[in-house]
Amino acid sequence: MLIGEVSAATGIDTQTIRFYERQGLLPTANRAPNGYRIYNDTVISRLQFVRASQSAGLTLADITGILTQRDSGDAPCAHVSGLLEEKLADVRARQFELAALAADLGRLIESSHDLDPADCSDADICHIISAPRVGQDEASNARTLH
Amino acid sequence: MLIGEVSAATGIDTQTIRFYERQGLLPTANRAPNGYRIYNDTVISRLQFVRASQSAGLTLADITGILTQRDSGDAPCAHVSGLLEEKLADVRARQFELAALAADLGRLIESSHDLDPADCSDADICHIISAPRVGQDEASNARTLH
DNA sequence: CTAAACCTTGAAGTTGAGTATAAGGTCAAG
DNA sequence: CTTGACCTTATACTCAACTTCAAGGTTTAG
Repeated sequence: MLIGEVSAATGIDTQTIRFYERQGLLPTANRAPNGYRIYNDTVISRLQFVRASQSAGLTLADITGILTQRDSGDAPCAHVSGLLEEKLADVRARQFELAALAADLGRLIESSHDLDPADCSDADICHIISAPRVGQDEASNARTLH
Repeated sequence: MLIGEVSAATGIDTQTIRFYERQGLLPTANRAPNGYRIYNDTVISRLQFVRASQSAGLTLADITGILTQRDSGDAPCAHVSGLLEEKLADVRARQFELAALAADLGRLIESSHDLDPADCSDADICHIISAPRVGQDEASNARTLH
């Protein structure tokens, strides 16, 4: 199988497949006499594993770790469980942050309905954002939108 | 005021303040005869506005837009309201994605309790992630953790 | 005189996961 | 013999918001 066929079979761009090889997610490919990469179909399931792992929130570095362990003969199950628990904790933390941000935005938007643009002074730039608000929580810095 | 004092007053690194100037978030600073940047205290509230806007999820590009409008004499209120509505929509979309990801991770973790590492074959790399699961939703690709 | 604590500039590096560009070799069809 | 679809490599670029590095000038204290 040539790289284009692997690409067609997986939906992953040829450039990306070469990139994964450079990153160590795929073993160094065998070559035909003309220099073309030659694959057997184990590469398909490996690439599908990469995509499945990504959709579970794992990074390529995480996935490299799993694959390396598997390639060395170990079952990576315990390692994977740990990673998934970590990711779930990350997701929950991010959900918490986003909930707070959504609440902030909601308050800001609501206050914008009550404020008159004519009252917006030059010094505070925009009174929707910079007008002093009561009960503003200090932790709201450090929150960003991703 | 020198740049270090502005930094101390706002908690924003001097390098970052120079970076903001290059990005157009701060006007070109006046200079002392020795070349040092000299600030008056309007820069403090401007930097605080930047931080407040960031904590509302606005990007530096968004903030540059607001500041430019304000500097040209317009009240940016209508523009800001629009931005905040957009950001809230982004946050809600992200919350939705994260909820789906959290559910996926929960299912994966639960299945990992039921699976035996001894049953994990070489071919599927890790049966927690790659074992065929019923009712897997197609949209779960395209989700990433941020 | 020297050391420290400031300040200056420009350029490059960081992170993650690719994507794009350039310049070229290979192969089958017509 | 040429066109087009493949394949190869290396290098650079993308996004955002900084951070780090290198190499130097200025000021103040001892």
